[in-house]
Amino acid sequence: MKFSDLFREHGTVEHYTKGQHIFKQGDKNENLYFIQSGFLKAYYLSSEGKEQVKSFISPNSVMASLLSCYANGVCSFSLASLEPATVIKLPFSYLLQQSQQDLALANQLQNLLLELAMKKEKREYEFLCLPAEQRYLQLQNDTPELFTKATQNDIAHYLGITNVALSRIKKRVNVNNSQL
Amino acid sequence: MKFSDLFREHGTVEHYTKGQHIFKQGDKNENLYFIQSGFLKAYYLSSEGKEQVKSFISPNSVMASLLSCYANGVCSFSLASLEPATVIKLPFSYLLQQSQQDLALANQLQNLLLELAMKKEKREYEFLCLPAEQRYLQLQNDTPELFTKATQNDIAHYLGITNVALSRIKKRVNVNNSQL
DNA sequence: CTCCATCATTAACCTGGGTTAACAAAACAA
DNA sequence: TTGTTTTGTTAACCCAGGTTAATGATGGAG
Repeated sequence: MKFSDLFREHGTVEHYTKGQHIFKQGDKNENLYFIQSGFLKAYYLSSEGKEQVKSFISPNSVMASLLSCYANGVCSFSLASLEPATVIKLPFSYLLQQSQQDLALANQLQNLLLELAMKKEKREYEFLCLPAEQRYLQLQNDTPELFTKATQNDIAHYLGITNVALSRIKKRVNVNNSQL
Repeated sequence: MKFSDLFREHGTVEHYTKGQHIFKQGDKNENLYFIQSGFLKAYYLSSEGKEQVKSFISPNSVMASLLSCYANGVCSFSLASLEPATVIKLPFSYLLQQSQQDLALANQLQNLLLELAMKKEKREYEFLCLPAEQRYLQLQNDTPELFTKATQNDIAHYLGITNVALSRIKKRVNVNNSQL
């Protein structure tokens, strides 16, 4: 059994409009989502109403709240659509249950988790070791297409700064570049 | 087959003295380490010689460089012993290979990776959403024993700040507490 | 085209944390 | 005990980024 088969045979297709939520912080949502098309934003909302962006999600990747799926908690973040999106929903427990009987599936899930862990380690490294300006440059380098899809406000909050600070950084960077 | 059996039957026991390195940034090291006793520090070293602490590792947990083990790269951080330590070393490839034939083992590895992913997500959240002072308070709350084992310098660099800043935070926190 | 909303830029002011350096306090070895 | 090294505190100064708010720019909706 393959991952994609599982989604095809046991998943539910869902459509979301721009701005619509797939789940919200505090919800119980135990599904894994495969993104077929669209562009999503996962974000935290503080009690003072400030938003910080956990990640952007592109087509052909999967997304879920591990806390809700696996650790018996509620979603610690919200997942919203930034453009019309089509996703396939699959109960995480069903995947886990199948992977306990299917070696190929278990190994595929393993790979997915290893990739996830490495991605998160990279982000940890960037927050720990790089100043905001370098995080910005690295993001430009790694995912330039992001800058055409997300607003500067969302990108700033992904970098852990405000839109005002990002505007300043862009200015600094441009001045330096034109001075070369 | 269980995880612990694999380490017992196919692992190599190693002893490290205080200050000794298990591997260094830039090394190729494709092993998974199970910590039996001791206390380790994983850290990044910048080109200017500044250190940032990725994590502290306690007994009964496992540690590895995923980049080196799984992504065919070199270690992006160093792993050193903060006190005399005993670890069991196991080639990661051997674990992967075994897990491709052993469903129970694959599922155990899955759980380990899910726990890791959640831990990293928590740290991502803290860097993204909490100021240094709150990260400090949360750390005190989550792992108070850390403050008896690690120096303030290492703790500061784990929090992403300098020892000077941590000293100031401690002072602020104490003043506020005694004012209650 | 005009109105309104969203998004980006800029300025003024403030604050937390970095840097450097001096000093104090432990920890340890000789 | 005494000298040496490591660790923690404090002060002075600087700067990146936060906050607030005003101003521009862009972009549908009607």
